[in-house]
Amino acid sequence: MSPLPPAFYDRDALEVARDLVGAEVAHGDVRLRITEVEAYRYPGDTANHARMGRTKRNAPMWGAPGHAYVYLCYGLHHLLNFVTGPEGHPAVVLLRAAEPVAGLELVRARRGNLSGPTLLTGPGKIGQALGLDTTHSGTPLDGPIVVYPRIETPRLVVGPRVGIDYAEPGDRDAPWRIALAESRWVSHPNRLRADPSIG
DNA sequence: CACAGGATCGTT
DNA sequence: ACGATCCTGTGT
Repeated sequence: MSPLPPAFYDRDALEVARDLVGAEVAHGDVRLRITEVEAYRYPGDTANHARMGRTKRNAPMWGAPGHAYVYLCYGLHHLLNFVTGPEGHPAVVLLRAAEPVAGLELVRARRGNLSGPTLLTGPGKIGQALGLDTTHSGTPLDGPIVVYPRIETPRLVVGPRVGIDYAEPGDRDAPWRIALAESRWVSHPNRLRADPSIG
């Protein structure tokens, strides 16, 4: 199976987000199935890190699609994003939850030998499980971080994004968090509802 | 140089 | 509900 090509990411972040649920991300011996993501769009999204303009930290967001944007959150957690849209368009998809596919022993060692969904339900846990840090920011998604396409189209659930109370109400409430329906490997599952674009 | 504020997590 | 923990961005 070959990695998703840059053209996959060269679309609106919300479309890319929907197509990333069920895909797999790998780094080293660890491979995870993506179960939950969030889209940070542009322009006009007041939750987006790009809202304050280009800085040294968020510069990869302005780069070519199909690259990683990794940043340190609260001084503790490394959050993994994928850059979307054409070059110069700072929109991304944040990975929020996953389930293990390979490298479970290493994941458990990195995550304190936990088991079950608490192992990987949360964006900080993804970065920790994959062994990421800010040196991975700006690297292309054909290595060392690699993303593989999903096989089947899954049922999705949607809801507002998490932890963005600073954003304007319209952006706070936008259902731009996308998750795998009926999966236990999802953060804040009670805040998700059926995907309105189905049926 | 000083300060305030995080796209979180785990415990209380 | 709260503290950890530190980098980033801004202002002086």
